Amino acid sequence: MDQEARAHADHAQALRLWLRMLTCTQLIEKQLRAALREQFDTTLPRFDLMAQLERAPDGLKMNELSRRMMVTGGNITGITDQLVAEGLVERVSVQNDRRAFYVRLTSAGRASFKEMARVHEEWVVQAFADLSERDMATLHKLLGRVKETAKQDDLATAITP
Amino acid sequence: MDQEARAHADHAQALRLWLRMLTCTQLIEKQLRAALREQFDTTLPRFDLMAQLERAPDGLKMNELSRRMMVTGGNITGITDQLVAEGLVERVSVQNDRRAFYVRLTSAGRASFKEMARVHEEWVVQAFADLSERDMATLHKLLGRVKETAKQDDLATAITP
DNA sequence: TTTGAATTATTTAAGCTTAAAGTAATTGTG
DNA sequence: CACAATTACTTTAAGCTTAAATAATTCAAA
Repeated sequence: MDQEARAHADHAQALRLWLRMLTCTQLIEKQLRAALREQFDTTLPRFDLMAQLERAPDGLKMNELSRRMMVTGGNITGITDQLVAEGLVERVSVQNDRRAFYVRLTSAGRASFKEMARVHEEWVVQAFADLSERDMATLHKLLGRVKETAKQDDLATAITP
Repeated sequence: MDQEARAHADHAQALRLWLRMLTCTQLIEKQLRAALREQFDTTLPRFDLMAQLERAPDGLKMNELSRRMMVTGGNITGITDQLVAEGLVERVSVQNDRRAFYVRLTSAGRASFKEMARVHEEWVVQAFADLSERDMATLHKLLGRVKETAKQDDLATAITP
């Protein structure tokens, strides 16, 4: 196989891999969205935001939420507004910085999340049910390398003037 | 380790895996979106639709596009409308079925797509650049199992009355 | 053949997401 | 201190996506 042909084969393999990865994620994400909607009348973004807060008892600043969820700040504002209206989270002012808020779960929010998280976990476990522990470890490790590459590339792109 | 502890460990592993998979996909997808936007002033959905048509010289019916892209029909209508307005695709009526259309690339659309596809391919190859061919094959295989499980689960959900 | 069910595409309303612009507060530097 | 730059959040406009409702057509069974 000459160089050009090998390059072409590599490209095809990477493309196939990417499409499959995308398909997997979309399939699972669709199921999670549908299930959250049907069983709890909520959405994945709302669930994700609450999941972030669950692990931060004192709350997180909105820009920290934005960073962790990899979405823009405006997005966080919108979802937080909804959750505040529903009494599931609250904005708490930050000492010595009147620009910022902590967002944290209310006790109602914590209770609601606990209930959803239990079921959500089952769904995720089912999604990978065909994989052995060893398979999952392999997948996790390989994806770790992909993740690092992607983070690097992000920086490279950001650096470009 | 007792059964409960093992179950808990499994759940944690599946959750970690799912979050990492989601992160990888989102990182790469963000880069593709940004690059398509910057270099070609287009979007990923538009690119994806054209990519489907590229492989179907006679075009595809809208519901077939909907099925392959795993999005709703209304979505296809909207994206197709835009691409038609830009002269990149065209609607062609189907013989003996006045409800349906084939959507197919115009020659301008084909030229435009070819240009984008070349660069898109490079981006995807870069995203997996740290993986050997063997790693990619492993990842592809493992994700294949995940995909099958997810498709099954979809059916199960669909069957529920 | 006629009626009724299924299929195909579109429209509508609502939610998520982004980028960009805007507001207000804080920080850093001369 | 003053003021420029940065930071934190919000607002706005536009695009993607969905679910549900609608309209036209096809198909099939009585």
